[in-house]
Amino acid sequence: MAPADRRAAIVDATVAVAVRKGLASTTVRDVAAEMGTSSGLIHHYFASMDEVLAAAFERVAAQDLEASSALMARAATPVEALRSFFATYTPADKDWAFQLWLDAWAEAARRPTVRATSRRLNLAWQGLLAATIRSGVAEGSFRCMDPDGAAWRILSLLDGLALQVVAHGTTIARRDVVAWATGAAESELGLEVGTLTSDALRDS
Amino acid sequence: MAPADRRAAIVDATVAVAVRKGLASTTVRDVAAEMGTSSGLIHHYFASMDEVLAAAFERVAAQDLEASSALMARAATPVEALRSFFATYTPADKDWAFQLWLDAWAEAARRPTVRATSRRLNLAWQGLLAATIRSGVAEGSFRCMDPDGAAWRILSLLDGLALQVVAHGTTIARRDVVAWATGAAESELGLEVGTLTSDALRDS
DNA sequence: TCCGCCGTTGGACGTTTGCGCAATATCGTC
DNA sequence: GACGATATTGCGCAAACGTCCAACGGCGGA
Repeated sequence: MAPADRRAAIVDATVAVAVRKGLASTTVRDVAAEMGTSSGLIHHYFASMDEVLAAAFERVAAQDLEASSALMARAATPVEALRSFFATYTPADKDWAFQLWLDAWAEAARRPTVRATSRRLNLAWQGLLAATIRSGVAEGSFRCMDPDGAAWRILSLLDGLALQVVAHGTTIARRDVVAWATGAAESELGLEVGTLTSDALRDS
Repeated sequence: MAPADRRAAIVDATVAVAVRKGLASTTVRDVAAEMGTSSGLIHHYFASMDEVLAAAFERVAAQDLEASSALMARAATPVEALRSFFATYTPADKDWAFQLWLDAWAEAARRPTVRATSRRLNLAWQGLLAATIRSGVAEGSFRCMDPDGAAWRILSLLDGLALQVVAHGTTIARRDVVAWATGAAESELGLEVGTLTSDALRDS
């Protein structure tokens, strides 16, 4: 198998195991067994298990980020872009992806590579949101004095709320997560209540 | 040593180690070394290491909750109570306690005991905050139509922001976490900007 | 004074971990 | 068809883990 393909296969297998067992308790042998190969092979492509886990997390998270980013770039207006953002970020059927975020945040303290990856992707999400806010401010549809801070606040509120849903199940109703986050965004950006509530979100 | 005291001593030692190394990588031998006793002793009081870790997490979280609760109960007004809340919740010198929360949230999906404990304590924090808001509304100093929702939003924003600080180090400035959270609370409760900013917080 | 309970010891046992290494299989190239 | 590079194997290693257990020791009751 070609080196690039093999690397991808290892990362894929790691994702599959991590979703099932958690990032923290995913071992070299688990990944090897998932691929049906030997454990030594993993170390032939990655210097340490830390790197493998970081790559697996990155694969999932970066893919989501790119999907949201592409969708938002296609939006006609900043308001539309924000609607897309909330529609894709909401943890509807991909709780497992958010669970990987929880794993990564917890594991960040112990695994340097995971921390670096998690940090970089979190910053990228915030940057994406901040850029959208800035363009909305420039265009005149948003009113916001601190786009960077607003982006962090919206993102963190969303993370904190989604966390409750994914970790605890039903402490918060699922629809409230995105409804509250959009409400906060409307307040942050000086928008009318309901502006950011798209039809797609109303159904969820 | 009396059985009850010994149990408490084990939990204390476990907390001390977990603060240093994280809950997930706290071992029986670590705890024994911390106490200056043998490792076999731990298993004489706890059936498994899982129980020890669960007890340690519960102790830390419940202790923090109780401390905040007591401090807030002593406050003269709901505004004062909220100031106390932010002053104690802010992850200033106790990042380690928040790291325990990160561990718990990540582990909640896969360990029922952890999930139950984490869920119960999160609900208790929300209840404490919601009760304060309700009393402020009744007293006329707050304006809020949805105390329960507001409590979740304030708490989740705080969690989401603190998460960035603890997991990633410096993605967000430490002082912004509590400043932004108090700002959100002021907005939620119809308070003047700066009302909730106590002197203690200004220094941090 | 002796006995027996029980807190406590300290190490053995089996498993699992990440990692490294020599041997082997495989495949493109001359 | 032989060769060399390299993908892959399979196991070994040392360390660390949770758990268990036989033995020790001090203290209170008979």
